[in-house]
Amino acid sequence: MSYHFNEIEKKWQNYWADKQTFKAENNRDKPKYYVLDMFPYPSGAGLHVGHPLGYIASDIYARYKRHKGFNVLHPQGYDSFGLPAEQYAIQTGQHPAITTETNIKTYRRQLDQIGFSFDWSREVRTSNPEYYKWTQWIFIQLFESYYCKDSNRARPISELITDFETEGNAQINAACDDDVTYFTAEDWSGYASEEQQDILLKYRLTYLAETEVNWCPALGTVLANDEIVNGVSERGGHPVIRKKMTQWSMRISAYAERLLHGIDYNVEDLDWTDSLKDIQRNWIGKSVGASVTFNVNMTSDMLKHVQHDISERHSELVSESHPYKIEVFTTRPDTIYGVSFMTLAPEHELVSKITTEAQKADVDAYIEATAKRSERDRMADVKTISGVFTGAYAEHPFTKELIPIWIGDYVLAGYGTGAVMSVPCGDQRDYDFAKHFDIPIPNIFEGVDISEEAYASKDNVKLANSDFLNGMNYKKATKRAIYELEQLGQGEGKTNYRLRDAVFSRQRYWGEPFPVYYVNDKPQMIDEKHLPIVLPEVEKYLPTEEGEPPLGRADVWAWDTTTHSVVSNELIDNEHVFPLELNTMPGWAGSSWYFFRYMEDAMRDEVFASKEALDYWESVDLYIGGSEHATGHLLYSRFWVKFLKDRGFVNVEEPFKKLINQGMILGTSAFVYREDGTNRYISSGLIQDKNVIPIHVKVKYVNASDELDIDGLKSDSEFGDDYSDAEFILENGVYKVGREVEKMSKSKYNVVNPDAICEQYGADSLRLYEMFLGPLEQYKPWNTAGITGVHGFLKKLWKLYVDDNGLKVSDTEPSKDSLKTLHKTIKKVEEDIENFSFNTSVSTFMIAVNELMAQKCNSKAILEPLLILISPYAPHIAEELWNRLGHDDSISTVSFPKFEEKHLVESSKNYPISFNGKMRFTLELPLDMSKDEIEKTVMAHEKTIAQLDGREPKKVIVVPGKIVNIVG
RNA sequence: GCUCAAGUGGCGGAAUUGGUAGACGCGCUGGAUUCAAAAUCCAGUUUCUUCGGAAGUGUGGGUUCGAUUCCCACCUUGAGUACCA
Repeated sequence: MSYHFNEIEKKWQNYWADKQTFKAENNRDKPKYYVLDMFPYPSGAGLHVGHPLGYIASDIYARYKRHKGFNVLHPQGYDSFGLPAEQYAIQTGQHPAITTETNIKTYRRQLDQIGFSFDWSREVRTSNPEYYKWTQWIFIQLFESYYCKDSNRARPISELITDFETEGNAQINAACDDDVTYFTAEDWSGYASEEQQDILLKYRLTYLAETEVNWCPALGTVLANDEIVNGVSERGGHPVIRKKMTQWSMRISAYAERLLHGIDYNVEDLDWTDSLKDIQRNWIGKSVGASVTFNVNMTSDMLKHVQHDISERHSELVSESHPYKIEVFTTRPDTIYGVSFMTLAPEHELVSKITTEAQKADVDAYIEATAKRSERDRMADVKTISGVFTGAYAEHPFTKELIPIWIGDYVLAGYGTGAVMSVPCGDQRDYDFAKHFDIPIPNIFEGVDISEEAYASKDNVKLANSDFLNGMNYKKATKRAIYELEQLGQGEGKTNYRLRDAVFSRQRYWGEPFPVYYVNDKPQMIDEKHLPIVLPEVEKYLPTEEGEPPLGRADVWAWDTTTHSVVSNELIDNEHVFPLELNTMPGWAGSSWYFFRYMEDAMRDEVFASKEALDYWESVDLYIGGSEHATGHLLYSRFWVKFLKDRGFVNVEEPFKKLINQGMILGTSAFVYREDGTNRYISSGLIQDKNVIPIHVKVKYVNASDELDIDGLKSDSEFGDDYSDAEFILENGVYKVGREVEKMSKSKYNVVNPDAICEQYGADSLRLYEMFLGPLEQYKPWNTAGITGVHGFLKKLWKLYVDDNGLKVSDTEPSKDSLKTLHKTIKKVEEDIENFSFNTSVSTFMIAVNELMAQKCNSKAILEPLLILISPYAPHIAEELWNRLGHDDSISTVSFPKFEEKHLVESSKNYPISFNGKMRFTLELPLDMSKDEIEKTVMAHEKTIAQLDGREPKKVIVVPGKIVNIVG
C-alpha cells in the first residue's frame, strides 16, 4: 500500500472541518495560548508559495502548543478593505464587495488545502458592517478623548470640558495642537458653542485639521508617510505631491513617549527582534534638547507689521518689548555660544514679516523656487547648498550680539519649529552653509581643529569661548545652559519626536465610512447605538467632478437627526438633516484592533469583545508576519491598544507579545537568450561574446537541471507564435536556461502556485519543504525541484509503518539504538520549535527516519511517539498513520512525547585528536577515562607519533568528553 | 551619509555556552534493477595533492592550546531611514 497523499489529505481536512477539531473554547481550564498570523488582503491573484510561509510556521507552533496541553486560539480572517479591489471596480464597474467575496473564496480554498488548524468560526472581515461597526465605535471613542500628560493617559473629553469650565486651560497639561491659546473659565463660558467645538478639536485624539498631506493624484487619495516609498506610492509607484487638505488625523504623537518606552523597557510584553524595535525607535525619532527663544531685533519695516499683528488676538509671536520671537529646537544647547546665524525654513511664517525691503526680492524669488521643487527633487538633491539672507537680525540671548537671520531649504518646516540656531563649528550642515555664504565660524571647542569640518561629536569635548560654560563637557554644559535660559525666560528643556500625527482620511470608496455628519461645518459624532453607518451605493467609484471623494456621488448619504438614519441627500436642510462625511478610513483602521475581535466567540453584536473573552485571552502570544508593517500596522496597533487600555476597554498595554517576521520567499527566474536581431535562442553555456537579450520564461518549463522543455514553451498559448518558429541552439542535446533570484511576480514568470504543488506532491510535502528551505526570518529563493527531497522523506516515513501487506508496526521491545534515535529526536525537535528553528527539525526527522530504517525498527513504542513529533509539520500523514495504528481520535491533542536523558547516556566517546587545533584523526575512548590516562593513551598512539614526526609536544590539552589538542 | 542584519561547497543550508566545518536535502558522477523510462536502492561528491597529506567559513589583523563562533579595521549584499537641528 503506497502513500496516496491526495486522498489522505482531503480525508483529514474534511474530518477536521466536520469535527471542528480546532475550535477554541473560551474559559477552559487549560492555560491559553494565542497564535496569530497577520491576516491577508485577499488579492485577485490568489496565493503563491511565498504567502503560506508564515502561516505554516505559526500553524506548527499552534499544533505543538496543543500537544503541550494549551488551549490554543489560532484564528484567521481577511483585511478586506483596500485599494486593488477599488481600482478593479473603477476599471470594470464591478462592486468591490463582489470581487472581494470571490477573492476570499479562492483564498479560503487555497488555505484549506494546506491543512491549517485555523478556527474559522471566529473569522473576521474588516469590510463586514458587523465588524466595522466597532471600528467606527473606536473612532468615536478617540474623538471623545484627550491625552492628559499629568496622568499620562487618555481621558474622556468631558473631564477636559469640566476643567475648562472651572479653571480655563492655563493649568491643563494635555496633548494638543501647537496653536492653542490661553483662556480663563470666564472666557470659556463666554465662547459660542462653535468656538468651543473648535477649541476641543485641538485636544481630541482624533481631530479634523487643515494639514499638509501626501497627495497621490494617480490614486486620487492621500497617503500616510509609511505608504510612501522613495517618494512614490507604495502601491503602484505613483508620484506623490504635498497638498493642503482638511483631514481627520490621529494624535499618535501624544503616545510617542509611551510607544518608545514600551520598546525600551517592556521586554516582557514586547519580545520583538532588535531590528524591528530599531525601526520603530527610529521612526518615533526622539531627540532631547531645549527650546530656545531668540528675540528679533526690530527695524522700522517690521514695526509696521507689528501694528497689524497686535490687533489680531492671541498672537503668541508678539509681546510688548520684543514684538517678534523665533523659537528654535536644538539638541545642543551647550553650543549656544557658537551660534553665528539662524536659519528659517522658507515656509516659516515670520519670513514675510521680518524680511527687509532690500532683501525682499531675493527672498521672494528663493521661496518661489523652493515651492516649485517637488519633495522628490529636494530629497534627491541634498548636496546643493542654497539660502538667502533676510536682512533681519536676532539677538543672542546671552551676549546680546546681533545674529543674521537666513532662510534655507535644509531647514524643514515640518520638524521642530521650522527654525534652527546655526552652530557651524558643531554641525556639518551649518558648517557647509556658513562656508558657502562666508559666514563666520566661531570655534567654541577647546583644542579642536575645525578648519576642515565641524566637530559634531558630543564626546571628549570641553567648551571654550562660552562664558559661564567654559571648561564644561556636553552633559554639564547642557544642564547649565538650559538653567540659564530658564532664568532669562528664553528657553527650557524640551523633547522632540519625529513621529507625526497620522492622517486618517482617504478619498476612497472601499473603506470604513466615518460615523460623522456636519452641522455648520463642525463635525458631529453619530450616537454609537445607531452604528454601523453602512457604506452607501454609488454609481461610479471615482471622485466627483468637483473633486470630492467617491462618497460624494452617493444619493442617499445624509444624516437625519430625528429618525437617526441615513437618508436621501435631497432632504438636507441643515436643521434636522445634515451632510455626512465623504472620506473613508485608511487601511490600517480595521487592522489596528482585529486581534481582539477573534477573542469573542458568542456575543459579537453586543461588544467588540466581551470582558470575559478579553480577560481570558489577554493579548497575542505569538504573532507572525512581514517586517514591512513595522512603521504602519505594528505601530498603529500599539497606539490603539494603549488608547483602549487608557479608556478601560481592554486591559493590556501591548497587543503582540512575541513577534516574528518571516522572510520573503523569492522566485528563481529562468531566462532564454535570444541572439539580437534573430529568432535564434542560444543555450546559456554557448553565449560567449554573442550579443544576446535575456528573456524571462515560465519556470514551469524548466527542470531541476536547468533544462528547458522547448516543446512546452512552443505550445504555450500565452505567447502565441513567439516561439513556434524559433530555433534553439542546444548544448549536449539540451537547452540550458540562465537563472536569477528575484522577487516573485507575474511579469517575471517565476510565480509558483501552491495548488500545483499540493496536487503533485501534497500539502504535507509543501509544508515540510517551505520549512526546510532555511531559517524562517531569512529571505530565500524557491526552487520547486528540491521538493523531491522532503517528498521522498514522507514516502520513507510511510514505508516505516506500512508495506504491501498493510500495517507492519508491532508491539516488540524497541532496541537501544531505536530508543536513542527517538529520544535525541524528541530533544532536538522540542528545542527547535521553541526557538522557531523549523528547518533544522525537518533535517532531524530525516535523520531519525533514516536511522530507524537502517535499524529495521517496527516497534510501536518508537513509531507512535515519532508520529506525534511529526504531526505539527505534516499533520495529514500523521493523522492517517495514527488512525491506522488503531486510534479513533485525532492526533492533534495527544500529549507531546517526554524526553528521557537515560537513553542518550554513552559509555565511550570518539575523541577528535587535533594538532595545533586541526583535527587529524579520531580515537574511541571510554568516557570514564581520566585526563592523564587519555593523554597517555593518545601520546602512545602510532598516528600521534607519525603526526609529531619526532617533534616534542609543547603542551597537551585534554578536555574530557570533548577533545584532545596537541601543541607543538 | 546614518542605523541594523548577513557573507560557509555547484545550490538551499547545518554546526545551540569557542572544541571533529560542510549535518540534512537538491544537483551532479558511477553502479544495481528495467526491453526502456519513471520510481526505488547502493556508492561517491569543499579544493588542491607527489595519495603521505595539506589548505579551507568575504578580506586583513588580533585574543586563545583551539575561532564559522569573540574583538578591531575593511570589502560586498540586503533592509530601514533620508538634510530631524
